[in-house]
Parts: sequence; structure tokens; C-alpha cells
Amino acid sequence: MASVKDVAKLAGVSVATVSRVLNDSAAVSPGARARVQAAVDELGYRPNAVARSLRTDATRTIGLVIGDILNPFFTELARAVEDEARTLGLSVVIGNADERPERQDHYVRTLLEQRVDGLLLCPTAEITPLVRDTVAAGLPLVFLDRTLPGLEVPAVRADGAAAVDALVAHLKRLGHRRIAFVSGPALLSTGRERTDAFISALARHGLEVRPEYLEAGDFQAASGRAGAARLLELPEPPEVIFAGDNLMALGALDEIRARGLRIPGDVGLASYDDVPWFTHLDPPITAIGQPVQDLGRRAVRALAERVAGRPVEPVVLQARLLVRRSCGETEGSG
Amino acid sequence: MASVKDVAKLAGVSVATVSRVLNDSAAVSPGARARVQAAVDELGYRPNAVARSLRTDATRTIGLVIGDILNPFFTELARAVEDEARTLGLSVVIGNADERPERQDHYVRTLLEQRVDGLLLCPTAEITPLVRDTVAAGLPLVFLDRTLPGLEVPAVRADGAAAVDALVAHLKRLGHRRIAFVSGPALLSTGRERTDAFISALARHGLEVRPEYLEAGDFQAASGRAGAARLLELPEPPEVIFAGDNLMALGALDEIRARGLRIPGDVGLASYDDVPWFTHLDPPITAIGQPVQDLGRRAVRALAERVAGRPVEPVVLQARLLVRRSCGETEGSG
DNA sequence: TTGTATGCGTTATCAC
DNA sequence: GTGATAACGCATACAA
Repeated sequence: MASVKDVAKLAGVSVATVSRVLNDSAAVSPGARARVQAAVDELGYRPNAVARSLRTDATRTIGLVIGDILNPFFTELARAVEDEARTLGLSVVIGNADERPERQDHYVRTLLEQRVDGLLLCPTAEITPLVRDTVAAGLPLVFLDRTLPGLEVPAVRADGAAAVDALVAHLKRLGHRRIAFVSGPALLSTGRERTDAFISALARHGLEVRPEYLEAGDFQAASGRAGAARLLELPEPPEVIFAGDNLMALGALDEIRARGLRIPGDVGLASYDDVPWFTHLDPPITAIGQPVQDLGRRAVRALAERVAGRPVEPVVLQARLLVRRSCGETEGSG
Repeated sequence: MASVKDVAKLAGVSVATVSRVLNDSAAVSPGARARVQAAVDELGYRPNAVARSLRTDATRTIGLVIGDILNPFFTELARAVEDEARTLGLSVVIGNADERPERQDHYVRTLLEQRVDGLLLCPTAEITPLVRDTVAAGLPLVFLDRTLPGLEVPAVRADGAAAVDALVAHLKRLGHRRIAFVSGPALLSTGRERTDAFISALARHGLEVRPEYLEAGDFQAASGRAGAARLLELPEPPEVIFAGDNLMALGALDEIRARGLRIPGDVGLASYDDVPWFTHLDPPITAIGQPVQDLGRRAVRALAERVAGRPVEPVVLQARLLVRRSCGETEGSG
């Protein structure tokens, strides 16, 4: 593959001049510029980003480690990150942690070795030593969606407390009193926050918090199904099941269907997270939607700031309630 | 950040020795090895993959350019590719073409500059000059899912002809005669093949091929919806709508629902591509499933062979019919 | 078994 | 405006 040297020879100039026109980093005579361009075209020269990175100590690449690539929430997030990065001329390397700390670390390590300029991390449960070291080493880092307590790292995330409150108010208005929640892992900030928000909202609206209506899930479909099964077996089953993420809602849906129950006639269903196919179900699922596009874009911009050495503030966006028809609503307006 | 030099100094050996223990490329005395390890740990040394790549002329990274990251088919494919690559110690950089040739080229160019060892490409419609050049330049390349005629590039893909035939037979057995198809773009190999398979199957089973039952879509949900709308407006609408991919099936589903029609009572629906939530709809959607995991894994292995300089044969796997209940089936068995 | 020295392709410094 | 050249961090040929 052709290198600057080849281009220089063909154009009859020095490699320095070639580099100058390639990066238009300094004044170059029109004639030289033209000859270089011609040589570049003729040779089909492509700059070697590896060599450039070695020299400049910058890869123009950021890493993104997401929780689970099969979760549509993260897919959409990845896409948003990607879009924003592209407009900034950045490449993004995606790592799929599959919700496993050791796999997260695998990617963090790889990304570190690839010398990405910065890292967007949706951290799995624990603070791993590697993550701690990475922070300590000063690599520009921004947490996305989830956060880790006790680490000096800015986070870009959505707050769902108000939306959860609105959901509970909505359900109460519809006449529901027995609302159950299938939570995410308490080890994840998002898991904890949603559970806290739910419990607070119940209290605020004067609804009883029944321990048996709190099922612990892990953000995966199977746990949603299992949780729903236990809830539906209860002597006094809930009127509405609120799933802590879209995958668990899917699991709950399965279980409800498998039991031959009808939504919302026999039991209502609501979900934290909105995904495209929720609107295509019959009935469409009432959900709490996060500003995923914004989350992704803001995260990239925050990281770019950090890479540029500027300090950044945490970003908290608001999730919102999307009233549809899975909880006994008669109209679809919110 | 610590380099081999720092490690060498701390361990009291030369950089050559450090390199040797890092890659265990040659015999090193136990004592030296231990001191190097200790130094590596103490400094938190991380090899610089950029420098290593420059020196070895290999990045241990492959590129994957997919059609559309929001399409669950490609998401699952990406995950499979990722999994297999990881077991081979390869990193994968994903580019999302968004079904746009210019965006595909953007990523191919970036990936080329990053000097990936090989490229997995789900090509968009046309052969772009860049793709042609890339082939000519000899970069290890494998087409995935889709192929491009007239290029000497091995492809890993699924053949759905038998499954489509089985679907038509299945529908005929259920008493359907008027079957419509919403096709993908004729410019894509997958689009063409599915349409051809459908037409052949109709003929083979003695069913009439009505031009008005062939709607041209573009693999996106909107076109599926529009196609379904036109089909349902026909004086004699079809009994079953077969969508050429999962997104168009989604669009068709929307349209059917919006018209207040019932599946399968008023009209049946079948889809090429299977996605997880098809089984969660009511009724679950009869579909043609591709061996996505295998597709991804085989593609990575094929590419690895090409990178190693060995020739590889094209791979064709079989898609299969998944009978569910959206076409008037009474039992769910296939 | 170990160390020295070279070069990978690029950018940047410094002379001219 | 331009060119020689050093240096980035690493792997390796060669010498010891």
C-alpha cells in the first residue's frame, strides 16, 4: 500500500510537503499542492491512521461499552452515539458487555490498548479494579445511562422519577390500587433508581407498598417472566404489572399470554423503556420513554469536551410517560 | 503512559526482553520474566496496540459494515460476528451504512485507513468505485448476508428458496390462493432472491402470479405499510400478505391494525426474517427464520481464512419456515 | 539468553 | 515554501 514516501516521490516533493497538503497544516505552493493531489489520486493513497495515531498520540476514536447489544434500548443508544460521533469526525468502537463485568473489562482493556481518545461506559454493576484504574489514569471517561457511585466521572443519564410518578398517578386515576413492580438489579444505578422512584410514587399517592408486589429481576426477559409468574400466583394478584425495563416487560407479556390472561382486562402491563414494537402490540403498551437520541448525543459531546481537556457537568434528562392502552385506558391520549 | 522502555528500565532488562515476555516469542530466563512481570504490574503497563500494529502490519481487528443497525436482523448478526471474533482474539469495528451507499463508503474508507485486517460487508445496492478498488487492492473481504454480482468476493449468506416454497405450500394447504408479496429493493441480492423465490414457488404450486399482488418495498417499515395499504385497497385484496423482511412486516402489521382488520381472520401475515417479538404478538407471526448465528460465525471464520491467505468457498446456509398462527393455522406445529 | 539497532508511516521541528 | 530528519512505541534481525 502506498505511503507518503511513494506520493512524495511521484509528486517530486518531500514527504513533509505531502503531509502538509494532506493536513493542510501550512502554506504550500499551488503547484506542489496540485502535483501531490495528482499523485495521491494516481496511487490510490490512503493515509495510515495507525501511523498517524502513533505520531499524534490521538486516534480520533472513542470507545462505547454498552450493557447488552440485543436490548433495543442500547441499540438505539449506540446508533445515536454513532451519529453524533460521525458529525464530529470521530469513529466509535462498540463493545458489548452482555451485562457481565468480566466482559465489560475485556472491552475496556482492549479499548485502552487501542488507545481510544475517550470512553463512554454504561457500567455493569460493580466498580471493577480496571475501571478504577482507568479513572485514576485520567483517560477521558463519561458514564452513559448508568452511573457508579464514588467515582469522579460525569454521567449522562435520564431521570425517570417524575415519569414514574406520573405513571402511578395515571394508574390510580384509572382506578388501580394494586400495582406491582419487577425491578432491575439493585447493583445498577438504573435498577435502584427505578425501584426507589416507584416506591416513593406509591407513597406519595397514598398507595400501599406491598413487599410481595416487589419482584427482583435482572433486566433480562427471563426474570420478567418469572417475576410475573410469581405475581400472578399471588392470592391477591396485582391489577397492573410494571416492568423495570423493556426486556422484562417482554417476559411478563409472555407469561400473561401463556396463562391465557388478557391485557388489560385481566391484568395491566406497563414498562420502563419504550421500544418501537410496543406500539404494534395489541393493546399497545403504556411505557416510560427515555430521550435516547439526546442521551447519546449529549454523551458524545460531553466526552469530546473531556478529551479536549475541558471539565463537564453531569447531564440529567427527563424520561416521560407515554400513555397507551395496556392499563385499561379508554383513550390513547396522555 | 508507561511504555516498554519504562518497563525495561524498572526490570533492569532491555526492551527486547520485555517484548519477548510480553509476546512470549522466545525463550527468556525465569528470573528476567519474573522481573518484567513485576514491572508491568507495578507500572500498570498496557501495550500500545497502535505501535504494535504499525510494526507488525496487522491490527487484529476486522471491520463489519451492516445495512441498518436499527434492524434487529443486523443487530443479531453483529452480535454473532462479535462473539466469534472474540473467541479468535479479534476486535470488530462496526459501521452502520443505514442502507446508504455513501455512508457505506464512509465506513469502508475509515476502516481502510484504520488498516483493519479484513472486512465483512453487507453491501448496499450498487458496486461503488471504492468497493471495487478495495477488492482490487486485495484487502481480505467477505460479503455477508448480501452479495454483489460480478465481484470475486466470497459470500456467506442464507438461501430462502426452499423456505419460501414451504411457506407457499403451507398457505395453499390452509386454503389460501391469493397471496401477495411486499418485496425488498431489486438492487439488493436479498431483495431479488426473495422475490424470485416467491414467484417460482407460486408457479410451482399452481398459483396465479398476479402483478397487482407484487408490491415493491425497500426493506423499511414505511414501505411495508404503504404496500399493505395498496394491497388492501384492491378490489380483490389478498388473503395473505407476505412481507420481504421484518421491518416491512411491522409496517404491514400497522396498516392492518389501523384499518381495524384482524389477523388472520381478515388477512393473514407472514414475514421473511424472524425477530424475537414475533412470537409475542397476538397472533404470533408465521415467519422464515435465517440461521443468523451461523451466518455471523461462518463469516468471521471465512474472513479469518482470507486474512491468513487461504482461499475460501462461498457459504450458503438454509433459512427455514417457522409456522405460527398469523395465517389461519389452527395448530402451532410446523 | 540477552542487548543493540533499525524501521514501520506519519507529523513536526528546524534549518534553509 | 520547502526539505531533511527525529521521534512516536513496538517487534525483530543480528550480534554477542
